[in-house]
Formats: sequence, structure tokens, C-alpha cells
Amino acid sequence: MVAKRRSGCPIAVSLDIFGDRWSLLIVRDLMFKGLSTFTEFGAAGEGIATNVLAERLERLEDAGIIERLADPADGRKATYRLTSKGIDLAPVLVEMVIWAARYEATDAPPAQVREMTRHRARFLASVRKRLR
Amino acid sequence: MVAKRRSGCPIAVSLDIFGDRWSLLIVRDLMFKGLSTFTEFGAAGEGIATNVLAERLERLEDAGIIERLADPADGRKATYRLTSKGIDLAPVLVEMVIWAARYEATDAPPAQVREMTRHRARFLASVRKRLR
DNA sequence: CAGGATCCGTTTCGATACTG
DNA sequence: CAGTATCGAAACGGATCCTG
Repeated sequence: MVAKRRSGCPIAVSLDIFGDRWSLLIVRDLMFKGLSTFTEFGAAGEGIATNVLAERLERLEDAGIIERLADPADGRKATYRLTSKGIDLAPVLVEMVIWAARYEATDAPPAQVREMTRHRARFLASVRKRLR
Repeated sequence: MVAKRRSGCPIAVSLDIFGDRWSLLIVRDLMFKGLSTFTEFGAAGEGIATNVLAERLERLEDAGIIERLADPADGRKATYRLTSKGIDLAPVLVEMVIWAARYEATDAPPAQVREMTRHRARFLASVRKRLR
């Protein structure tokens, strides 16, 4: 990891998360789709390779955005979930979804997207409650 | 450019913008720093190479997020500015800045960041007004 | 000189195969 | 199931060159 360069604007320091396609998708899957295991991310994403997935999960964990919970009964099994820092990414994700639904979506937005758009605050509250 | 894969969630279709570090920085520079020329982006960013900058400007223009305005008097000179689609990225950027300022910023947030955090709606309105 | 385009060595990515 | 190892392909960044 290269040392962070200084900048007047704090967006810059978070580019490792925001500037990466896979990290964002993993957070989305955790936040909106209720996924939590390695295999689920691999299957549900848009085709992330296993090595890349492993590296991004580690990076997100190092950044304190997700935490890894090893199953005490079965060492092989592990689940991931968002930390409070990760949950606080919800407004960012929601704004992305709203923007994308408006300008980029090709098919009709699903119900969840409509809920985000029409009742943003209520939707955010329900996400927080569910993930906590 | 690879064909877009289908997905239930519209974030996926916008990864060309959201999943790229440089595109995000260019939009930020246009939106919050008032930059508008090739050279300004190159100097003010965190060290983007000219070839990469040229390609991202083209990509953002193709996506309809920025538009290129050639100076009719001086063919050498060109300025870029956000389209309305690009301006509508403001809420996303603002949420990113707020999040980053809370969790990642190492130095005290500048005045602009405080304004975003404390008076989000007012700040967004002023951005819209200035960029229109 | 501004705004790129081209070339090229290096890094990173990603698909597949493999392993505890 | 949850990841490593490998390796070719793509992207990056730096320098330089081109064009108006």
C-alpha cells in the first residue's frame, strides 16, 4: 500500500474504497442484499474472481468497514458483516443507487430502489436498524 | 469496453464511474474546486498521468457527465464543465466527503466540509446554483 | 505553450487451477 | 467451503513527441 498523499479534500484519502469497483459491490451486497459469506459474494456479484474477492475482503476488514466472524463450531465457515463505520456508508450507497436509477438503469427500478428514492430517510433508518 | 452485465441493483451499471478513482477525482475537482482545464486537472489531482487524464475526460464526456467546450477564438484552449447529469452527482460526492471527513480525515476538515456536514441541503443548493 | 497521443517498463487485475 | 498459486492480459504512470 502506497502512503496516502495529502490533499485539501478528504475524498482523496478514501479512494481505496470509493475508487474500487469490487469493494463497493461487496458493501452493497452486505447492505442491501443480506449476503454474508465468501461464496455468496462470489456468486451474487457480477463475477468477481476468488483471489480478488479474498483480497478485497481483507482490505475492507483492514479499513474497519467489515468484520470477519469465524464460526467457532466450524473453522472453515466464516461470515462477514458491516461495522458501524461500514453501516455509515449507507447514505453514499443510497445516493449512488438513486443517481444510477435515474440516469443509467435500463430496466424498471425494483421496489427497494423506489423506496430509497421516495422515502430516503425512512429507508436509511430501516437499514441501520436491520444491520445493527 | 466490455458489455454491461445485468444485475438486480442499478449500482452495478455505473461502476465505470463510481468504481474508478480518477473519474471521481475529476468530478470532485469540477464540482468543489472550480477547476475546468486539462492542465488544472493534471496539476491539482494527486498526480494523474496525461494519457490517463485524457482517457477519463473522454469517458466522462461519453457518459454525458461532463461536456467539452472548445474556445472558438483559440482552438488550443478547451474547458470542461459538468452537465446536469454530472451536477446531480453532487449528493453522492457530498455523502462521500462527509463519511471520509468523519472516518478517514487526518487533518481538521476545511470550512467547506463543515458546511456540507452541518447544512447539507443548503450546500447542495448552492452547488447547483453555482454550476448551472 | 495547452492539450493531448504514443511508446514502453512496471504494476495490478482477473480467470483458472489447485489446496487445507 | 474458503480461500492460495499461477500466469497471461490489461491498466497504469512516466517520459517524450506531436499538433495547433
